[in-house]
Amino acid sequence: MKLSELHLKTLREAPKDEVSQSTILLLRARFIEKLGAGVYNYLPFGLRTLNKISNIIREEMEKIGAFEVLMASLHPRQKWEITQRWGSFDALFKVQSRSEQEFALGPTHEEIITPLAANFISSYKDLPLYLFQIQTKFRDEPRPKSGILRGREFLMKDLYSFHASAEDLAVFYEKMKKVYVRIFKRLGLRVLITEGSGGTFSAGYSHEFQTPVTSGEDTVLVCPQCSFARNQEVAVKIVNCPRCGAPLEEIKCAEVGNIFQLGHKYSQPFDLVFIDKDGEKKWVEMGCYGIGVSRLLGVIGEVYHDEFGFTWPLAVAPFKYQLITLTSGNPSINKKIKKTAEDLYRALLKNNEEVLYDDRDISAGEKFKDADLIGAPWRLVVSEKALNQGALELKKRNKKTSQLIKLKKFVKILSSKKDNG
RNA sequence: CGGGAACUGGCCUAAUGGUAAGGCGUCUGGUUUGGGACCAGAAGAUUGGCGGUUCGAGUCCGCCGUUCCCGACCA
Repeated sequence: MKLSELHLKTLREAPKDEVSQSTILLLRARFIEKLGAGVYNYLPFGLRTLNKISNIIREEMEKIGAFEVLMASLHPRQKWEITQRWGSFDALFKVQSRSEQEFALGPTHEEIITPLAANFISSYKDLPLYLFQIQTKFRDEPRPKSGILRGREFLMKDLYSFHASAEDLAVFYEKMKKVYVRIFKRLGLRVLITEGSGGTFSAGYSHEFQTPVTSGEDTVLVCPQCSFARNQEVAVKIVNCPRCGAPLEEIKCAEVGNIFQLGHKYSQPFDLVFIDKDGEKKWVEMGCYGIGVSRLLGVIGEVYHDEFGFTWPLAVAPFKYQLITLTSGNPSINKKIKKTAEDLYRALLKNNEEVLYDDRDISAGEKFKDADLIGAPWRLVVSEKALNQGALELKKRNKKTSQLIKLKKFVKILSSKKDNG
């Protein structure tokens, strides 16, 4: 992509009223735009990053044999009456059609996936079944917070699992814990696994995945000795680790994922049953597994930034390279610089590299500031200085110093695919 | 939902109750090119909305809206 073709100017100043560092930078770098409290538009760079996150999650879901679906956002009232949550789910957005038919804007999808799964399931031979989606959820939060971290409309991955037995559910549940740890690791995040409260949501057992960030809204009690961690919400007045006795530490965290064993909570009201080996009719055992995708954009930004902008890990960066030209006063040198950059840009594209080419006719300082703000892991500079040595300047976003590399060598490395960042 | 604060061109700010100012950005032209450069010119605001007090309201009062923060709440 060429920056000259995207007429989105970055902001020099933080919008007032915004306190979340990641949200300030996301707004300044024009990754997102605010529409209202907890409601955001995703602009090209933000969407690219969001898609990187989604794709990592999608890959891991498909690896365990889950199939992707996309369910409706308009949920007929009647479905929510079946579980009696039409009246009890406080954050439910309700809308009416012109003929006064009532709908909920989906905040979660048990009411939809459970009857849907009945299309697939009638025998133990049809189990287990894993379905997931990555979709916009709507929740009428009493207080949207910290920009993108708690919104009223947000992107979420939700996986639902269906099992013939509680034992099978438990095994899969443990497997999902490991899958989640792997996903967050790939995203560059440290997570603590805590026992969750479950809320009004599930009858059973649940765990939360918490990433330590100072702006987080949860407080997690962590044992510095063993791996024990528990959300303060459900750990009233615990001071010492119940496992090893060491004094617990309080850490501010953002919840990035959670998993639940639902058991029969939804299969029962929707009469989701199967015939087991013994010929008996049984309730399907269900689990659900969520990851806040758009929240992750904020949390990763919260972890990976400095005073100038983002320092995205390569796995989620909107671009791997930001290519900059520094033109000079001399027209003939200028021409050469532009041609070199243009050739380099094409070589990068040819090798399927993700590159943002800043070909705008603006001052050097402005290009550097924008590159730091947007936060591609590598900055490439084509300048008179480097060109005199037949070289290109290479700088890592999170390093202070840059290095020169011969242009030919760089292109060679590119095409031999030996470069892994 | 309880408490607190705020709302002035696209963004950030200023204006003892006296008729909206500046910076950034944008547009034009020039100049410049290693960290948001410089010069000249231009466009852009019925100060969130409605009502009130006043000779006169961005400023004071009331109601409403929106946003932020603390709390309650929260797959």
